[in-house]
Amino acid sequence: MAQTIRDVAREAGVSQATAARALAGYGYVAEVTRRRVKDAAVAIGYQPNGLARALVSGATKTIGLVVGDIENPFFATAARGLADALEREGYTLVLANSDEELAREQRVVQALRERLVDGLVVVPSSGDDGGHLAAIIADGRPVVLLDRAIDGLGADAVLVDNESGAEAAMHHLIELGHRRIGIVSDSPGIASTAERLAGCRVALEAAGIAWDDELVSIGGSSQTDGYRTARALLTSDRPPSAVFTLSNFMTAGAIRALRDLGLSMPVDVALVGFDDLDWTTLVEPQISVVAQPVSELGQAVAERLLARLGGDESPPLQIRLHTRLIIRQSCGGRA
Amino acid sequence: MAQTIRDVAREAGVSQATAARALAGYGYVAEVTRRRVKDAAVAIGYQPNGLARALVSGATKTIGLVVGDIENPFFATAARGLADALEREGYTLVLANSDEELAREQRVVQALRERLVDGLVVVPSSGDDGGHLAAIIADGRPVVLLDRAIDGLGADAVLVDNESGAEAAMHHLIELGHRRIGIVSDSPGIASTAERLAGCRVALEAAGIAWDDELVSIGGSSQTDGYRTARALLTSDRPPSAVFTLSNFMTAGAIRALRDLGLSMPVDVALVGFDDLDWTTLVEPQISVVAQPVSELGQAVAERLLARLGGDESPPLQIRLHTRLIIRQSCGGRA
DNA sequence: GTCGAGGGTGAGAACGCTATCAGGCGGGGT
DNA sequence: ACCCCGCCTGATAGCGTTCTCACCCTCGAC
Repeated sequence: MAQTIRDVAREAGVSQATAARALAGYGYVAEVTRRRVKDAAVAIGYQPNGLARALVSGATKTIGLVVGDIENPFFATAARGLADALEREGYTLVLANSDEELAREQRVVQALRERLVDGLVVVPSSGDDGGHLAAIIADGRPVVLLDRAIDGLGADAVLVDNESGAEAAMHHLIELGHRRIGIVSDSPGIASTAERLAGCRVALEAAGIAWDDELVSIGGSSQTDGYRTARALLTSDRPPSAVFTLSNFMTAGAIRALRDLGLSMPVDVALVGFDDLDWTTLVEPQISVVAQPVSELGQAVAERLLARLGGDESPPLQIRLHTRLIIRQSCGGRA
Repeated sequence: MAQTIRDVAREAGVSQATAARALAGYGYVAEVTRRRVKDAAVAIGYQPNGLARALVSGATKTIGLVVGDIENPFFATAARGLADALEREGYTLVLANSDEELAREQRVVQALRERLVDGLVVVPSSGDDGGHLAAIIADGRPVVLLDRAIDGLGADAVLVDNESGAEAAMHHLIELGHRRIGIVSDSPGIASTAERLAGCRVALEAAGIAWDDELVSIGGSSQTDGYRTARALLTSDRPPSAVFTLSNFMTAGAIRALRDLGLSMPVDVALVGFDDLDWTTLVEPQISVVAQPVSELGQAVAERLLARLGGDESPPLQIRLHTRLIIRQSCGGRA
């Protein structure tokens, strides 16, 4: 079916070794021979077998990417930034979804490991490793964490300043006079979420407002979860006057809850969300958000990974990119 | 670094061949020996080398996916449906973006080809092949087209009924009394777009309304293009009373154009869009759309691909999934 | 005229696996 | 006593590359 280097050699009337040299461009090959081999290769439609090459060279030029769900625009955008930067260096992305479940994450990481990816980018679903990532590192292959850190794992991590981002959002709402601010969160088992919650705490403390567990509703990662928890918050005995949602799905869920309850932004309830998506400026009123440099996140990950693949042996690095609070109409502040 | 089957064999005190049999489970191996080998494998942390396995077995258990841009929710959702169905059979997705450029598509297809993917799923950026896909097929590897067909290429294609979907949308607007309906389209070089335009034509002809080129604005695939062309349409001398947008990015662009021009739906302009996304029910008014079974599209592609990989030699199949017109508030019809 | 240097080439090992083949060993049938 | 067969094992041949090594040939230097 597919032609091998031997077929090229036969066609060109040289040995396999010479054909290989001519094609790969190492060692001595007479100029005439080189031409003859290259012509022969084109003539019979020779395609190098990347598998065989990878087996002997030890590099597949392939990077694994494990995200919760590629349908999440946050992951999709980061993936795109990553893919573009890696492609420039000849690497290809192998994609896997973890569904934010540790067991599934372990399975797909194992699959990627057997496929001998040169490196791995993971958005870890859990703050503690479970050893599957440590195993990859032990193989000597670089792992870079995206968006969420894992303590104690000797891996680079590229994150955003979740804490100060959340703090800024809460601070803004407090400055607007809100004292009872509802927080719609997904699981604090997700490292970035935990950091955002910590940022909320800092802002409240700074303003001398006591932390109130009743104002914090925690659920799963889906939009439905966001809807349910936001609705519970807003229909409680003493509902908040403002809501801060900690992820894009939470934000969408909260908006639906507000609409179903006949509450309007920002007069009835002020809203700020974490993560900026395209639709936040399509809805009315436009949503104030803590924007993350998502594509840059992917690029920075690629940069770290390429550095490691290039032999960088420095101690694990933790990079924090900056978030930016964007005031629109949903919170009642002025832009 | 990584352990080989020989290391396992040495540890278990057997030959490499026996260790291989015990691990892979073929041929005769005494039960005691099998146990000893498996224990040894666990003890030294043996991981099979998928590369070597693929080289000899001729199957990488890997499927290439080429989309325009994984950031497009349509592609992301289809990719997810595809990935899930393939993963169940032990396949992994290798992802590449074409940016809707033929040259780039050819490059990434070439890269995937060298990586010896067992099969390829492509959303072709152009209606005529250019030979790069034909080459894969000539290799004997199955190619399945997603969302867009290519005539004359011997490949399965899983599509939606673009023509009747668009026809239904136009028909609905016509029934609501609209005679001047603007069409915001991306390039008709994209096969699905061409089909949608054809559907528009059919509906207009059926209603005895003449096709008017001035009401059809064609641009690139991005949201910005959609904004620009929609705006041009709406600010013309004789603007349309209704607009049909042929893709999700066009829809978003048109909504922004309407807002910037101070026009409201559905009173000033009625709107129907092709492709349903999450945010279409977040905006006010909610957008009427031709919904596509996106995830099912990915699943159907996986099914075809697996059938081909399983040896199905039947002539190329073209599968059409059904779209569904969802009436919401943006077009002024009643749901 | 001989020798060395260097351009050019082919043979062949290695990567880690799958899979076939030849053979050893013990036991049951004749 | 012999043979055959069934169970088990080790040796070995690839898969298609990369790359080293040994060799040959030619030419210039002594």
